[in-house]
Amino acid sequence: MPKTKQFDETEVLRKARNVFWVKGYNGTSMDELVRATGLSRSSIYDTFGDKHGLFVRSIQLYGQEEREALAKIMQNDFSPKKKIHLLFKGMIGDILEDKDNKGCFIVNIITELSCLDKQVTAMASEEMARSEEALFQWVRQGQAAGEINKSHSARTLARHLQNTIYGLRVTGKAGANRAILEDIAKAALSVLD
Amino acid sequence: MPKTKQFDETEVLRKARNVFWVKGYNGTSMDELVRATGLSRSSIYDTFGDKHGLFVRSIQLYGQEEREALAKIMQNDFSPKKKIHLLFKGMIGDILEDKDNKGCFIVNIITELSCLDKQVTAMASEEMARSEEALFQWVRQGQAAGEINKSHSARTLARHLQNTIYGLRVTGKAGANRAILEDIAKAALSVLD
DNA sequence: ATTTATTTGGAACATTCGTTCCAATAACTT
DNA sequence: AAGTTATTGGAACGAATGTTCCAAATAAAT
Repeated sequence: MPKTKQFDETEVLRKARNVFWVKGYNGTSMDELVRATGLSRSSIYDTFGDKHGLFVRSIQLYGQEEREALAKIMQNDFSPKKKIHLLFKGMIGDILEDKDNKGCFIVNIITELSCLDKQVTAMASEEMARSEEALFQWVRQGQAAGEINKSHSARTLARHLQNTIYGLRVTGKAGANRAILEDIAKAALSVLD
Repeated sequence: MPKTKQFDETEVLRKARNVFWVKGYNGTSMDELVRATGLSRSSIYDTFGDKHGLFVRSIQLYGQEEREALAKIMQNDFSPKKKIHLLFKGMIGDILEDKDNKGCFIVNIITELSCLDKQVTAMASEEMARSEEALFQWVRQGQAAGEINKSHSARTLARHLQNTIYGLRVTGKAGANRAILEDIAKAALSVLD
């Protein structure tokens, strides 16, 4: 009987998330979100509650898509070490391709809101833990296969790699070029050899 | 003849900067700045122009104090490599001590505003370049003295160290404890051996 | 085609935002 | 001590903020 929703919720979330990603939470106004999503205020409020609710859903979408992307990399046939190298190469490519220089959504959230919004911070931290876990698994497998150095524990190396990724995200957002980013990755990854 | 300023400009800037540091630029209102600095709106506007001007001056103060702190470390008698280790140890201490979990002012600025404010981004980038230069000098000296590995260039290692510091700042702001931060530093610094 | 339930657009809301203004204040000079 | 001048506090401003509301529109079911 009722009129059905005229928009794809995921598509709207993707558009909203991109605005948040570029401008941050506090830097984004509802006016911009209305313009970016193409739907009206009432539809947004009816569907997502309020600005904060829309932000939370944006993060959830990001997490979901991130998990799917990771799963795709997981199931290729390269060795663990090669996977790590490909992850870094791909990330550097993403950083340089992104004309908006958005950086990492999670890093942006942590630096903007970790003092101000516990709920959102918890969501971001969970995402960080998840990706560290993937790195940890690869390092462990790589060490078992003998292609990754064992002078540091798998946990230590995973933390180091994760930390390097956050650094690259910041360095990249600060305007570093390909040569610099690859230089950093080279040095950081040499710990695995 | 005139009435003189009743406040210490540097002291006011320090208070304002701390608010910006905790809440970000867009997350900070003039009301909060009035409350935090203890002086009135007119005094702020008369002295610093507007909110953005106050922010710019806050960054300049940060840069100045950072430079002084760096100079102090520079002139101790430890070896270059030891200086680097001390820098990391000190930074981890700072991160854990800071009950506000402010993170790094420069990193916060880059992640919040690199898409939105070119002037501020340029100032932050300059600060980043300056600290990379200090690291570069230490690495070069350490390599010359034979205490730092030469399999990577001094520039590469400096970039890697700088990148690790940014990472630590983010990881720390995400709530990591001492064990994790020291683990990361240990792995990252092992590239120097 | 009519009914029904929900979405939708846009006007309107109170609040907060950054900023301006002015009268009152107070310090330095003579 | 008196005059001069910049500082100061607080009221006031328009614009922008996040949010609410309601009449009109619309798609599904009868």
